[in-house]
Amino acid sequence: MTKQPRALSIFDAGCCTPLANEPLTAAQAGSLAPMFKALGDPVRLRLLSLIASHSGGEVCVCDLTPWFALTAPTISHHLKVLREAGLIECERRGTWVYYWMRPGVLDRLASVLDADQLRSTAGATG
Amino acid sequence: MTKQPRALSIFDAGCCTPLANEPLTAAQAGSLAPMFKALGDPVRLRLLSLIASHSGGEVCVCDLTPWFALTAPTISHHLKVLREAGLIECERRGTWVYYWMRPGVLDRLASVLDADQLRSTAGATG
DNA sequence: AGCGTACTTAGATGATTCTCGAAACAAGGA
DNA sequence: TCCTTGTTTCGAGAATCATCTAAGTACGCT
Repeated sequence: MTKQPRALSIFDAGCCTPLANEPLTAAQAGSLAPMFKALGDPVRLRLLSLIASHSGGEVCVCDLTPWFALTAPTISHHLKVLREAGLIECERRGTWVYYWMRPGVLDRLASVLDADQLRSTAGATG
Repeated sequence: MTKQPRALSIFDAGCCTPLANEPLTAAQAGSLAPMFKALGDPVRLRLLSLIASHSGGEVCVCDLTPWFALTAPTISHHLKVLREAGLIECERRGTWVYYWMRPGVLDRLASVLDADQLRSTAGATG
């Protein structure tokens, strides 16, 4: 459960090259694309937002399901996609399963999109 | 050609709510997801990067194709997906068609992912 | 042990997607 | 006008995806 099946980690392949700075290599694109793909569904985007914005940092699946007109297996499926993309993690505690954001991933994804985003970096892009 | 078929514009539905600040509405998610979906393919991610990082701001399709082991129709298809997602724009000038980034879109997408990204905004996320 | 609730896995189905080859369209040159 | 080059559209096939129902696993309670 807590196990990350095959997280195509953003941390693996020298990520974080701002898209607009220099062309992504095929490897970098191959590493990043699955994450954006995971974000490319309205349900998953909302799930992620519900998890990320939840005070306390973690959410029970039972607090997620009521927001959608979808069956539990479908929600579970989407959570699995997000998990396998390396965006979230989960753990079972007693009866319930809790999900939380994998720290830093959104920041890094954001930094790939926006060259000027890194506050510690000098100006970029001509 | 220059025409944007039905750009599900990020500008339309009150976007830019940082994911982690408050839960996205279904409408917001529905507006954002197609863009992330467009980014969710390695080929498109590289295409976008090639366009965004190109000095001069615009690229001829003929400069894009050689980077991939794909046929011209396939590249054209991916460019169309990016175009319909509202990420890029294009124009034909004589024999060639040029593509460029739609300004501001990447910044906004980045700001959705990273709550702390907006430099003009106070701290976020509790 | 037996039951009920929470969540995931398995299997199926219809819709999308990625890719190609063939053909069409656009522009320039002989 | 015909030919060549650059790019998109069309049509098809294989793969992937979102969703469901049914069944399985995990845990707590009595």
